[in-house]
Amino acid sequence: MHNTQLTQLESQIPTGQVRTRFAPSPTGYMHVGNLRTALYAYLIAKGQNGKYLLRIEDTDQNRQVEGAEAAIYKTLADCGLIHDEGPDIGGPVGPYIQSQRRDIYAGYANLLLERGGGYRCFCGKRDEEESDEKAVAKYDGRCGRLSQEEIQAKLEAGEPYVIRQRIPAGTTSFSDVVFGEITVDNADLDDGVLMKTDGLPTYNFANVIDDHLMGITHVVRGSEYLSSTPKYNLLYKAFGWDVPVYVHCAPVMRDATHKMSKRHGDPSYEDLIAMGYLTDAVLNYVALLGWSPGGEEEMFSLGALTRVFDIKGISKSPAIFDMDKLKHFNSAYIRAMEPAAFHELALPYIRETVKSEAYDTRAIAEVLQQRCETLLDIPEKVDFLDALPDYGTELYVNKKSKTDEDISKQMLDAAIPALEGMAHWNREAIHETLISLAQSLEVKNATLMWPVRIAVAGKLVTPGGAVELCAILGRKETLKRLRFGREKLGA
RNA sequence: GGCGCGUUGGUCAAGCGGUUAAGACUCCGGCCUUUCACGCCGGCAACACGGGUUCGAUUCCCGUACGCGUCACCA
Repeated sequence: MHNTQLTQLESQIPTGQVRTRFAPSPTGYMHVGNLRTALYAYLIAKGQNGKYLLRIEDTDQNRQVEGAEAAIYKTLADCGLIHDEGPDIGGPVGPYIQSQRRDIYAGYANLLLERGGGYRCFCGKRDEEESDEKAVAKYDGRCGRLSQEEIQAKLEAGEPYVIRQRIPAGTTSFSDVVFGEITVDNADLDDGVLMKTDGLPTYNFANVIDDHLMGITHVVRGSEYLSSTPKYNLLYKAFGWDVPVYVHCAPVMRDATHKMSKRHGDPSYEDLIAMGYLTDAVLNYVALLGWSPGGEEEMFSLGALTRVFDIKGISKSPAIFDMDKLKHFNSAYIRAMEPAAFHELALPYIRETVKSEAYDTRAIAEVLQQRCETLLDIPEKVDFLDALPDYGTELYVNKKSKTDEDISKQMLDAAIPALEGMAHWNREAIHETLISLAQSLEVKNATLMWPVRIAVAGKLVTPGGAVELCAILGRKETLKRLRFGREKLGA
């Protein structure tokens, strides 16, 4: 690409709006830290009516992972982090896949060479100097001192080369909105490779070119890029471009010393969904990992986040992912759902253990909604519906309800005929029947309810109380179980 | 090892020179109650360490420790 074409590209850069990007490389699936980076980028743009774009960074031909790109699209779409421009939908500054931008990078690499910001290096790939540990030697920059004649000779001899960045003397400062002012001595910077022998750029070059050409105003990325940011600034300077606002984010950790990683078995977004977590809950929790809204409210939908998100609230220090807190959000989100929506969501899980068609799954979902932390809690909670568990009579003994086996026997003796005589079998009627029965027997409600609940469920902990369970089970099954319990307790 | 960055209860976190150092999760009590859960009330628990600066430091500066990142033709 010639310089005139380059200026043509630059004339197309959108201005006057906030533009952010999420730029994953398709080397795996979305882990939580990635998701958070995408979220923040999205929020920064959307909070100011800006554009949020997706760019695929696939300049490393050797690390492509099958299906990774699809997983990225799916996760982002599920989360509602809809991009305004990207590989799939195009946009004014495409292509949005780096491997399709070869010519652009090559053009700028030549321009950089002309401007002296880079040089050809013929040294060949540096060996992994296995100096066991520490003390890694910087590239000594020898090719940067080659004469014009020497370069010409090597070129004519067809020697392969890469293009390295020429680091000038002095110091470089930059400002990051979360980390503040950072200044480094250029002597500590390496003449890094910008263009590889395969003709593709490294991240170090591509991100600068693309962020500029795509009009990115806020660069949101992980803090691992903090130490190479001075090099990017030098590149912007060499081209005479304005630097974007930097938003470096500290990592999401699995514990104090390790980042969340697939290798350690930490859950990805998809894993969390498979574990019965809700997208909204995950998003809400992830937003709060490393960012604080300032106030005391912490339940935020994506829309609410868009309104309240403020870069100033982003934390400098790493945050440890806490499954307990996620659970807290998840159960809160489950409880806040519309009953019909929860029913739809819960149905497949209910069906894992409840095969019988006899029960009203809406009624089951209704009692479950108030007491599950994740969707995976469901099957176990309703396992007693299809078949009464084999339980022992010791379950009838409960101090607080003032029940023992004898009393339970009396209670069931009284409850069976009372329930038998009911005209309409529904929750309200059952409730009324049992409450008034307890009154006439002059016992506290719990004394009657406990044995009934144990008899119909055969387990200590149940979703819903005696009344709800009887209503769900239906008259016939309820009475059958009650009589069975009565027999179990002896004559 | 050089350079950079970080460090408030077990976890997330507010704080931005003077506070009884918020709040949430977890945990522990209690209340409510038809089990559990929800809800409500209460409790345990923190400024890494050492020097400065200052009338006064969690807040500012320096150092130490610990941790993380980076020093790839990976991103």
